Amino acid sequence: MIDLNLLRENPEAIKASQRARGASEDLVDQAIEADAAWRSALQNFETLRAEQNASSKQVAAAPKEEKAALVAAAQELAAKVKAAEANANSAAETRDKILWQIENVVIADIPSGGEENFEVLKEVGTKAKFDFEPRDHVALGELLDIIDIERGVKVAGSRFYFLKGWGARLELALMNMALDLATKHDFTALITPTLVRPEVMAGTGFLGAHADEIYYLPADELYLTGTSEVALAGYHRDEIIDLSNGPLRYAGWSTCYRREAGSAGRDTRGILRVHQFNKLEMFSYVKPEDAEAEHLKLLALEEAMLQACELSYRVIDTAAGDLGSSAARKYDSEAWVPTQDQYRELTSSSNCTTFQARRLNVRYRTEDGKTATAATLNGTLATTRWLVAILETHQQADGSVRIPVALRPYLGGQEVIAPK
RNA sequence: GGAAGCGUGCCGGAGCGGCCGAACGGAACGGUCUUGAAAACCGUCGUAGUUAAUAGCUACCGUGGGUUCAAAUCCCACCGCUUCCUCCA
Repeated sequence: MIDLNLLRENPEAIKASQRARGASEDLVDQAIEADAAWRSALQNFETLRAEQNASSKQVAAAPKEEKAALVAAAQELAAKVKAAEANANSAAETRDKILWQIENVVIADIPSGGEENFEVLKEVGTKAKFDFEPRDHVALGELLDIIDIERGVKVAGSRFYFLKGWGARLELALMNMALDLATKHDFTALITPTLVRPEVMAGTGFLGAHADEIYYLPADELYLTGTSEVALAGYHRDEIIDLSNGPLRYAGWSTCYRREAGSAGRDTRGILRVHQFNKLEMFSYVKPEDAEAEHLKLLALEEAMLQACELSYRVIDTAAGDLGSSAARKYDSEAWVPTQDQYRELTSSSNCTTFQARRLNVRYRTEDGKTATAATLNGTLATTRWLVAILETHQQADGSVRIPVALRPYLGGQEVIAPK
């Protein structure tokens, strides 16, 4: 949720952000109006309630013979209070409904425009070149007997797969390497629930326009999370956390579930876009003034992982129109996928400023003892999808795949995955 | 799944329908004392909304409803916890 004070004091800033996103500016005016209406309804109610409280005290103090008359008067007042309260409540509801639709205020210097208007911040490494016809990850997975898509589909439907043998181990190796890196940088490992309550899912901002991306279990009123970010954001919900010793950092491991509604026909081949995968996610709670620096820290760790996997990649600053509703800025890093002749997203790191924390009511204590809304950030350190880039980049003419040096310790020293 | 009990502030723990935002104890913080510390003593010590206001007012005692002029206190539902039984690893 956006900051109410900002709405009252500088609605133009919010409008400018909505404009950059290609979202509704009108919502901002509606919110201001609804806020004013709520405030006046609230004051009306509070005045009446104060009267009622006073008259109740009179009743209590009055001598017996006067009580009946006082109670009669109080009864009338009680009815008024009830109506005024209902009024104030519905005004608050109206206001909140509008407020929750307004997306996070973007950081001023990010590119505006849509998906294609990103800015490339850097390109790192050299794109893999082959003196043979490179196989795509599906072919490699089959040849090496490490990815079994056919049986995944048989068991669970399209966009499901089995990782087998070295494929399974490679994924675990990747997760473990990521976890080691994160742990070294002050992130606490956390294995998270993958089912969450509606309040948590809504609080993280995932139930907006893209709600149909999410699996929902109506019988239990639970959502399956598409990223451990959801559980990690909910972890400190309704808490006043201690940031006096620096940020709280978590490395969350979980399986992730995505319906991929609306992407029918896209990336249907292989394990690039699937309904279920594993991910190691960094998540930081920081003071708002530290958020941008933390964002760069997350990005640096992501790059360290990509480099450890010996991948060629670029980093982009996502345009406003392509940001999730909670993000004020998003850096993606995309690895070169040789057989697709393009970069594909491997990590995504968002600075959600105070937007998410305000919805989830996560605060911290400032130096002068007051409470303030924390800022939250998240970023990917490894996912199943990385296997695509790793396999394709490090393949050799005979179909074997060289394992990046940094990953070998996690695979018992194995250097190559070769066809049987 | 069945039965009973319980859910109060950072923690423990009181609380007759009005005098309770809440006794008391501990922790924490500030101070006095001390060379320093401990002890002792004094004081402060929930969150949020509204408001120009750290004035006032309002709300919050698991959550949501209800009864009442008035509810932490009564009623209902739900959620959670504990114990016992059952069940199952």
